[in-house]
Amino acid sequence: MREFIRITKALADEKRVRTLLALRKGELCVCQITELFGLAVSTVSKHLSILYQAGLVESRKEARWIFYQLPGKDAPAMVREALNWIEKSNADAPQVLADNQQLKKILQQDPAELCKRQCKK
Amino acid sequence: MREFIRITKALADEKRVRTLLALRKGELCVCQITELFGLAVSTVSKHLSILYQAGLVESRKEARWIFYQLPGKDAPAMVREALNWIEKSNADAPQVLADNQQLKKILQQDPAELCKRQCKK
DNA sequence: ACTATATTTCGTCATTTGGCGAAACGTCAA
DNA sequence: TTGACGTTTCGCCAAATGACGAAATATAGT
Repeated sequence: MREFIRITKALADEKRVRTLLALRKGELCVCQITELFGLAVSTVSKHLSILYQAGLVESRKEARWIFYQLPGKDAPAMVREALNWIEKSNADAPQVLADNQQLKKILQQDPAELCKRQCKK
Repeated sequence: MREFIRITKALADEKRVRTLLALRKGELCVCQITELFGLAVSTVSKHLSILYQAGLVESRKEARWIFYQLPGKDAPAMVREALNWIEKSNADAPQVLADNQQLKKILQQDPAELCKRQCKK
């Protein structure tokens, strides 16, 4: 139950839900998500921490970057079903489509360049 | 999307999730739920209002009472799937089993008597 | 009409939450 | 080892949230 509530609390924020939907396109680093939403880096980091503690994302370290991604098939049923529900309920929401467009542009850029710009702000 | 977030916010509270699970046993009035959780009547009323606005419960008026119940088959897919997810994820949680026990005792009592006691507090 | 009663609304309070920037941390490249 | 850089942690603030009791609302019975 406590675990379930941790998940629902993680989902009770628009930015976090949009992050999960964005991650369908593949793993992203903090800076890329920051660019997508126009939030402060520290804010995005905290959002990801909340998603992580709920088991809704996994992370992979590569050099200086930490890439976040959706959990694999081995994730608990509770998590898998939550992600399915999110997907089904929002796949064609205007906001999500707009995010996908924006994300396409972000993915075309060199991650290193992108992050450098973010950190200067 | 806004509708979806309204649902996730409604689910991001333990009492509200437990309320939905309790309603599987059939419709309940505010006083019965108040008795179940030991909260103030006004608090329970607000919780129910939040669930109602998210479309997660329906209500039926009978005399002085308002009975809340889970939505029927005609509910939006988003809502039905949310309720299925809650059910699957929590059906055998200790807290839920305990609530079911307590609920059994509450349902055996005369609703009028129960409510009278609640209102005196 | 008056009273009792079931629920909602209002005002208040303490806690949590989402946001930010600055500082700390860890890792790579000179 | 020094500096650059990506991320996290910390401290702070404003807004939202969950809780309560009191007042307001609506309905049934006398």
